[in-house]
Amino acid sequence: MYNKELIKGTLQTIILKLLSEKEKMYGYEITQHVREITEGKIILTEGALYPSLHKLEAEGFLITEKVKIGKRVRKYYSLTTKGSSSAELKVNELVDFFKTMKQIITPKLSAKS
Amino acid sequence: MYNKELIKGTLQTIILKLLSEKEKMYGYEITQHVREITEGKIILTEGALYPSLHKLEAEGFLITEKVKIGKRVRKYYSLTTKGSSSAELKVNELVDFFKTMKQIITPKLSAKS
DNA sequence: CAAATATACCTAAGAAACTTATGTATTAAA
DNA sequence: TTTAATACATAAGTTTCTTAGGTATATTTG
Repeated sequence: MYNKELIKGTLQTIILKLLSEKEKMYGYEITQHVREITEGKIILTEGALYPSLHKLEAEGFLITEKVKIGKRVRKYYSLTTKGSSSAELKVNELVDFFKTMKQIITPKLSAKS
Repeated sequence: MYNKELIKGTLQTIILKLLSEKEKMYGYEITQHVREITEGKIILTEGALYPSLHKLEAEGFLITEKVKIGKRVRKYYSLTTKGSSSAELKVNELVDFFKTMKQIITPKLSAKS
């Protein structure tokens, strides 16, 4: 697992991006999905995920739909139009940030007169 | 400028990496250097930088050396052995984190049966 | 030469986004 | 039947920033 600080600020982007690919997902599913595709390198804690989902919903990026599975209620999230635009923006921003950071952390080939 | 949250958790890595390349630097110099190589995309605020430098020093990653420039005292920071190892570790961790994040945020080419 | 800007250090209050811990409840596996 | 997995949620505490100040010297510019 990575330095916990690194994940900060990327959680919303992760959520929005996953939902832009999968139509609708519920919280627990998101944690499992991320765990799988990152081979356990990124584990989303529920204490971080749920408040983040609620916030995105409150801000109009997500809408919810409750589905009864037996006696349990599962809460599916999906993107609004606003959420869809935001997903794209945030992913682009993140990719660009990574590029910029690499300018700092990877050795430069440039001239050293 | 990027979402301020993104920078979080990367500041220590930036500091350590720069010092692993430049032998010694002072705080203000670090802010200017980062501003230049990122073309203004990343601006380190002094309110974040100085406490971070102090912390790294307190933890034994950096040592300081005061140099008088006219009537002003400039405080140069350089890596300890511990700081040097840490620089490498943290950079590797960050690069690896970026790779893992890209698995999430970039479209996969993988089979969709 | 006076005023503004740049250089150079610093700290403190507050905000944001986490972690850790806890709670509830159903369902499946051992 | 007990444990683990599924599935939701909140709350206190921590960390790391941002924002906003403060001090002082040096340089540029009108």
